[in-house]
Amino acid sequence: MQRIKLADVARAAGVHPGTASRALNPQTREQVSPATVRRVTRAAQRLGYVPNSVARGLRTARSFLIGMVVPDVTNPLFPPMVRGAEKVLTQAGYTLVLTDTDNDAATERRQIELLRARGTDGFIVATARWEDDLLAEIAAAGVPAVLVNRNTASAELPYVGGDERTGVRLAVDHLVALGHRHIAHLGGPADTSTGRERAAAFRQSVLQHGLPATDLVWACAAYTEQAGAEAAGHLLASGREFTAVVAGNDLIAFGVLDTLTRAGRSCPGEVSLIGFNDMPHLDKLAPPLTSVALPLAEMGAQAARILLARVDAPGREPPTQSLLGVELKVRASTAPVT
Amino acid sequence: MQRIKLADVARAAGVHPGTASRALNPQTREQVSPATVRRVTRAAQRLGYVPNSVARGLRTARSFLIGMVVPDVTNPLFPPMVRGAEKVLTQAGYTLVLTDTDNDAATERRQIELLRARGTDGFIVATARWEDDLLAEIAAAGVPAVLVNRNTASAELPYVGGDERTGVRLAVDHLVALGHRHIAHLGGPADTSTGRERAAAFRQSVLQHGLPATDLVWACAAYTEQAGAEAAGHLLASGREFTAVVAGNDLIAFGVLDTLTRAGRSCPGEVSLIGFNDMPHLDKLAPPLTSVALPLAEMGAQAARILLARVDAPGREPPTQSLLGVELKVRASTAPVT
DNA sequence: GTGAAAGCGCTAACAC
DNA sequence: GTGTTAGCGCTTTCAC
Repeated sequence: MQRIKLADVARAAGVHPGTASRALNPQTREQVSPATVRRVTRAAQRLGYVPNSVARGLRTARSFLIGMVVPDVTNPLFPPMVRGAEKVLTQAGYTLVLTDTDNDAATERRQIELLRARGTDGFIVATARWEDDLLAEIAAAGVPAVLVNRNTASAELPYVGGDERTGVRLAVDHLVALGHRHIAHLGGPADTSTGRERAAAFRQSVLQHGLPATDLVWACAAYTEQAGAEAAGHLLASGREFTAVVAGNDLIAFGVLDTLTRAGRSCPGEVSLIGFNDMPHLDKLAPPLTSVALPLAEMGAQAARILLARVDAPGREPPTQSLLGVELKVRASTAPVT
Repeated sequence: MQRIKLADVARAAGVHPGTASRALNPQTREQVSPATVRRVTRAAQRLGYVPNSVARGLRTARSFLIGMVVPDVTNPLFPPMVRGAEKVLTQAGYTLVLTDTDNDAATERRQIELLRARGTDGFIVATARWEDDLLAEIAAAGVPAVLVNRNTASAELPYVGGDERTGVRLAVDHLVALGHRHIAHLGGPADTSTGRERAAAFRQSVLQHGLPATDLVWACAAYTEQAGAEAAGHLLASGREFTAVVAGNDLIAFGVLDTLTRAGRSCPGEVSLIGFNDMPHLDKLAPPLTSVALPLAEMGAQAARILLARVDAPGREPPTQSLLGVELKVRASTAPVT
C-alpha cells in the first residue's frame, strides 16, 4: 500500500500526471473530458491509488490536519465532543490530532505551537479560559480556530456551546416547582465561561422567581469532585439554610453529595441536587442524579463544520456564536421539599 | 509564522541550505564545524525558524505521526490508554492521531489506510479481533504496530495488556472465599482476546477450586450493557442455580444488574457481581461494583514505547507480549453467600 | 482538453 | 566541512 503514486495511475490511464491530478480532484475535474476522467478514475480504483497527502500538503501548504485541544479526554465530557468533531473532519478528508493539556497554560501553548509547526490547518479548542492570552494571539494571528464548550470574554473566535442559561433556568424552575426556596449554586471556576455563565444565569433565574437567595453562590476552584466537596463544606460551615443545590457540573455534584452524606444530610430527602453535563450512567447512582444534558457530540460536529468553513475560505467574517439546545434529565436526586 | 524557511536561515548564516540542515539536525550535527553550528543555530533562533515537517516528511518518508485506533473513546476504558500513549509520544516528538472505528471492520480498514496514506509512522491498535485479517496484513507488510488491550490469535504483533488470567482468578478466589459455589461468567465476545482469555481463565479458576460449574459460562454478543442484560436473561431462563456472576466488563455488569433487579434478584443480597476494568465512579453506584482494575494508562504508555522502538529501529525482532499487573477492587456488590 | 515544466521546503548522496 | 545536485509526490501555471 501507499506504493502506487499518481504517476503510476497516469501511466496506466495513458495520460500525463498533470491530467490525472486534475481528473482526480473534484475541484478541477471539469477541466478534463468526461472520458478521460473515467479512464483515470478507473485506473486509480484498479491500482488502489491513495493520494499522498504529505506531498499534496507540501504543494498546497495544507496538512489536512486539525488539532483538537481538550483539558483531559479522561473527563467524560470530552469524548463525545471529540467523536462529533472526528466524524465531520474525517468525512471532509481531514485527520484529527488530539491533545490534552490538563488545563495547564504552558502545556496548552507548547502543544499548540507544536501543532502549528506541523502545519495543522486549524484548531478546535475546548480549553478556553475567560481571559486567554494564547487564544487572543491565535485570533490576532488569524489562525483558524473554533472554541467549543468554553468561550472567552472577548468572543473574538467562533464559539459553539450549550445553552447554559436555559439549562440553569430549567434546573431552577424544576426546583422551584418542587417547592424549594433556598437554592444554592456551587458553580464552576470563574476563569471559565461555563462557570461564569451558569452562575450569572443562576442569579437571574432565582431573582425571576422572587427568591432572595443570591448569596448562596460559590465558585468552586475546579470542575472536580474534590473542589465540589470543599465548596459544599464551606456552604455547610456558613450555616445558611438551603434545601437544594445546583452544581456546576456532575463531578462537582459528586463532591457535594459526598460532603452532604458525611454531614448526615440525605439526598434527596433533605437536599435536592442537580448536576450539569449528564455524564453517562448517572441513572445508576444512589441516588440517580438529575442533570442538564448538553448535546456534546453535536457541539463537536458543529465546531468542526465552522472550522472547516474557515479553513476553506479564510475570510474574516465575524465569529459566529452558536448555542445548542439543552435538556434537563430529571432523576431521583431532586424531590419535593419537605 | 511558519514563514521562515531553511533557506532564509542559511542565507542569514551565510551558508548553504544543505549545511544549515545538517547543523540543525542533531543526527548530522557532527558533520559540521562547531562554529558553523553556532552561527546557524543563532540565525534560526533569531529568525524564529520552525522546520516545516511536511516538507521534511516528504523527503524522509517520516511523518512523526502515530495513529491510535480505538473502538470508541466514549468508552471510559480507552481515554486513560490514549493519555498514557499521548504522554510518551509527545515527549518523543511524535503526534498522536486518534481514530474511532466502532468495532466496524470496514471502518477500521478505511481509517488505517487513510492514515497510512498520510505517512503515519506507526499504529497503536486497541481494536484487535481474535482473527484479524487487517492486522495480519499489517504485520505481513511490516507496518510498525503494537496492540493494546486486545490481542490476536496469531500473536504476530507486539502486545501490551493486563494480566487477565490473574484478574479473573482474583475475582473467583474472592467469591469462593465468600462462600460462593455456583458462579457464572457472562463474558465478552469470543472474537476478542479479552473475552476468550477471561472465559478460559474463569473455567480454569473454577476447576482449581473444585467447583463443577463449568456450564455457567456465556459469551455476550458485545461489551455492552444491552448484551449483558440479554445474557443475564438467558442465564435466568436456563433455570440454573447461581449466587454470583463474574461479568466480562463493567458495562456487561451493568446490564446484568439491571436484568437481575428486574427479575427481583437483589445484589448483593441474592447475587454477588464483579465487573472488569474498574470504570470511574463505580464506588458511587447502587450497589458499588466490585471490579478488576487494569493499569490502562501504563498499558498505553508501554505500547507507545514499544512502538517507538520499532519505528526507530525497524528490525524484525519477535513481538514482545507484555502483561501488566491488575488489581481487584472489592466493593459492596460482592457479599458472603447466604 | 491535455502536456510540459516548474517548483512546494527539505534532506541525502555525491563532489570538492 | 561544506557546496552541489537531485529529487520526495503532488499541483498548477503556462503553452499548445
